[in-house]
Amino acid sequence: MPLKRKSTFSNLLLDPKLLDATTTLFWFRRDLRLEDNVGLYHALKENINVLPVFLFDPHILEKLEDPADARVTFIHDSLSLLRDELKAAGSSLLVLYGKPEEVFGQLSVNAVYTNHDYEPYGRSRDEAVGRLLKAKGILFRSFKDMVVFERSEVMKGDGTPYTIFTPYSRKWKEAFEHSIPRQLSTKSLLSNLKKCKPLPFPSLEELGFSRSALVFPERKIPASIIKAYARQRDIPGIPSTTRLGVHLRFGTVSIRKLVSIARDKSEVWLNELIWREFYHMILWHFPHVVERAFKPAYDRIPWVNNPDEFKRWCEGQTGYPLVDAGMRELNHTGFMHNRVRMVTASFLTKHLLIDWRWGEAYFAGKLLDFDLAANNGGWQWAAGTGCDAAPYFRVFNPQSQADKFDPDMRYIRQWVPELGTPAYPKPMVDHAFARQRALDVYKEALG
DNA sequence: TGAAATGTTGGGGCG
DNA sequence: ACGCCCCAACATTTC
Repeated sequence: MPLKRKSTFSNLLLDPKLLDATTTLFWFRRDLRLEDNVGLYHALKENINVLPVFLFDPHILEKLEDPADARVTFIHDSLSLLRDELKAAGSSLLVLYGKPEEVFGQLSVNAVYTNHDYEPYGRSRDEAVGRLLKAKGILFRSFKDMVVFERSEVMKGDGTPYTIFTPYSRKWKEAFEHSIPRQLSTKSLLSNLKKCKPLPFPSLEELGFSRSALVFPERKIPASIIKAYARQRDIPGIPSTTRLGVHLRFGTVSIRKLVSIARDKSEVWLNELIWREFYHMILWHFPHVVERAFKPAYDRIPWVNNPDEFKRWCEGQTGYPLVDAGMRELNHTGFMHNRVRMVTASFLTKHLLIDWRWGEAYFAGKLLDFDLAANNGGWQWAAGTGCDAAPYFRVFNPQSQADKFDPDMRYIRQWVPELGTPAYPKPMVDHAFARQRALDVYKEALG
């Protein structure tokens, strides 16, 4: 039973002069920045009186269980910053609370500009809003912004989608060199924003939430980490990854900017950004991956799905230090180092034989940088059920992974300080046994 | 974007 | 000096 979240914030009794037929709205969603924002650029280029708007959507908010939800807090912080920037330009940010199909039904404006959202809910929402606006004679325009190449721009010679990463990435880079996307500066266009006094801005409490205690990663692009990325990215005990995931998730940095830096500074990091587009492309062409394995045969695996074992994994009490360190990092910070995501996912699916969808859902609830396509792709990769996935017989040994990537135990000691004392649990399952069981079960199911 | 099992090689101890 | 064995180190195969 989803809990009904009560918002006391209501600003739908709007000044009619604020929204009229001369006003164009730019609708922010997962693109919470002014610079190099494609939809905003076009809105400003082609219109005067552009008013940016953000809509808190109860369809989404009512499903959230934690009042101190970290992602809502992140959005709220980002909006606050946008509002300040817009105020400095003589304008403001219109923040609304309500169901999109109802809110846009009440507005009478010249046009609504936005950027594409590719997730299933976003797509159906935008179709509905688009239809509704069209019926009212309001222009609705949407742009590619959150990826360099979307679903069908990088395809095989025969016109079908790639399902293997390496050839996809080769073609992606070829296409990129052929036409490097321009970064669009909106600075000189900000005079086309609608002039207005600061508009009401809801507090988290008015939205029915409270502030999360989590610390969010910096928005800054870390040059030294990118420089050492190829060498250090697998070492969770040092700051070896950029932690820009959450900023890509909410569009507080531009993908074109990151890709242009990656191209010059680190091919290995560039590949990670291409993985993101690969999984977006896969999700579009093979939407069944949300519910089922990419490869149907893998839906026959008889998962054990023991709830008590799942709970131990969630809480970081498996008795395998690297697995536990990863889960505790996730629980405490909303982030987990990528190498450790692979190890924890392999442990859940292979050692415990728990359905990858359980792990996927747990990560979805905890990760600040959660992205449906990438999370699903990563889990199917680890479980061996995905396209271009690790073969099923590739079973990580959590101890040798720890020896290899956390040799001085910096990471493990940070998150599992009681290691070596009686307070730390014995391994919940024997590695050799679990490995053989996974091999037997997968082989039987796929045979 | 593994790990374990199995195979091969070569140096050194030793009869 | 030589062959035999052991085994570590590395390579290949298998899951």
